[in-house]
Amino acid sequence: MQVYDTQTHSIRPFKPLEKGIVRMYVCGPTVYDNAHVGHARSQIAFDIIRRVLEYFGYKVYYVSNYTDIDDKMINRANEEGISVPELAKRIIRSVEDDFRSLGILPPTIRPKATEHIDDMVEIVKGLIDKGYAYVKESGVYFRVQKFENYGKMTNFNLEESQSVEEDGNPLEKEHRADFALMKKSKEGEPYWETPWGRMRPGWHIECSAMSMHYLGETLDIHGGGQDLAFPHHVNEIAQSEAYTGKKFSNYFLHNGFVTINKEKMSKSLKNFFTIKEVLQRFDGDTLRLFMLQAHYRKPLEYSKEGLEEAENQMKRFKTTLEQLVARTQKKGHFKKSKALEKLAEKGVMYENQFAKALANDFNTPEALSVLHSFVKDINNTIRKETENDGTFWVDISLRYKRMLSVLGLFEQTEETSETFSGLMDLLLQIRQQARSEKNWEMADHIRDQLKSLGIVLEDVKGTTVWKRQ
RNA sequence: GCACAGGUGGCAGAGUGGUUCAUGCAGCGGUCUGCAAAACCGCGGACGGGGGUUCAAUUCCCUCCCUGUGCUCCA
Repeated sequence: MQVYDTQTHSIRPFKPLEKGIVRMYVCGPTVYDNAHVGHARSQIAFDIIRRVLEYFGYKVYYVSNYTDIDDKMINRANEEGISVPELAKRIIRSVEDDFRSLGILPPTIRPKATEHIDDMVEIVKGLIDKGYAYVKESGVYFRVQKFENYGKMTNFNLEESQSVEEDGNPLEKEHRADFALMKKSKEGEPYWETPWGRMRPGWHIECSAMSMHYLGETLDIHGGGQDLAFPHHVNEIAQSEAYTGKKFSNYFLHNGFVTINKEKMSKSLKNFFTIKEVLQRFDGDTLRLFMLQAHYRKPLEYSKEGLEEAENQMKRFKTTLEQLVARTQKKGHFKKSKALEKLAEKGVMYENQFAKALANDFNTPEALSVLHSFVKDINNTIRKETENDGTFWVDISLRYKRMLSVLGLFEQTEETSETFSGLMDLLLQIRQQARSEKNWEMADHIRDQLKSLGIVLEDVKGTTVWKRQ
């Protein structure tokens, strides 16, 4: 397979350091406020990447963090009159609910910055010893000019950059691009005892510490939103490589933004929708499918219309899934069916195309188009074949389900109790009896009543499928 | 200003040096069905402007225009 690497600005073959194993680290959100659709995109993008890697047989160690200490955390906690840990706890619970609704598999580990202060202190010590960092009254800083190729990944130029000059350099930094590894904590702020006094960590050091702690000195994949490339990832590279003398990550993957009216959705522009707001109107699978319609690196324009379209597609996939499941349970003749054999063969071809699309830098739009073609063939066969025994459908059904699961769709099927499905079977039998007697009133009455209970019936070629709305 | 992305049919959005120029939604015309829902079949329609390379460019090169993003906290 091949992936786009921000470090080389090109697509290149993917080779993990250790055969069959992928070590992946993705920067997670700062937990000071509820997650919005932009966060959802990032989480979904890397969830898909993880699933695709697993689909291709890799063992994936996936670490994604929560930033639970920084300026925004402190400010927000002060505003609300609660402690930083209290705020973190509440928001983490909230975003984890969101992520679960979106079908995001839990990473192997979800560490928090505050759990790894010791690791950070270790790294900062090492950087000071090697001359890459210096201590000032206001904190400990990374000496950017000492690190060769600083900012190479994003073509950042130390001299030409137009970064805003700070008034009189109150932080006493040697160079305006130097960044804080540790910040002196002010009165009333959270702090940790360090060799340099009472400090709290700067933003970038946490990811170096956590990724190194769990995944080692060199990662296979480091990911995050495009907005993290500079300065966050550039700084991570600088401090990590200065510390270890080794390559920090062999691949850097960055997902594109969610936009509104072509502009980036962001907290500062106040043009965002929270995941919770979207989930009031659309379900998690719909939002996920909406995200998959665009390639993960490209901008994705958020709109109600786009979500409605995704909802239609979602229903199409779901209807076929339910029809298929109903077929596999059907008892019929064990006659050999040409059409079904052919469909099974095509299924193999479709899955190959599907895999090929995903192997090419996780091209989900193309994978979806293959899936649509498969669905069309399945539906075509369903309307022709009525009497086959369910066993003939098993292979096709399994393949279809496997493809959906690589995309993380329809994994949160509501549990249906034995009693409930037994009752449904009975009800459908009674209705079928009524239909065969041309008692349409009774048949329609059952269908209407079920609909008002949120259960939809569909009669297709002698098989009635029920589903929750 | 510097850097980086991108400009494809009514909309969303892949892809490719050339043959039937994905896929979905919407539109139009059919089919199936007791009805409903779902589904199926068919149709039209596109590659920002200019120049170049080539037998042939939407696809490669140059240039211009436009949009967005980063250079400050941000997924």
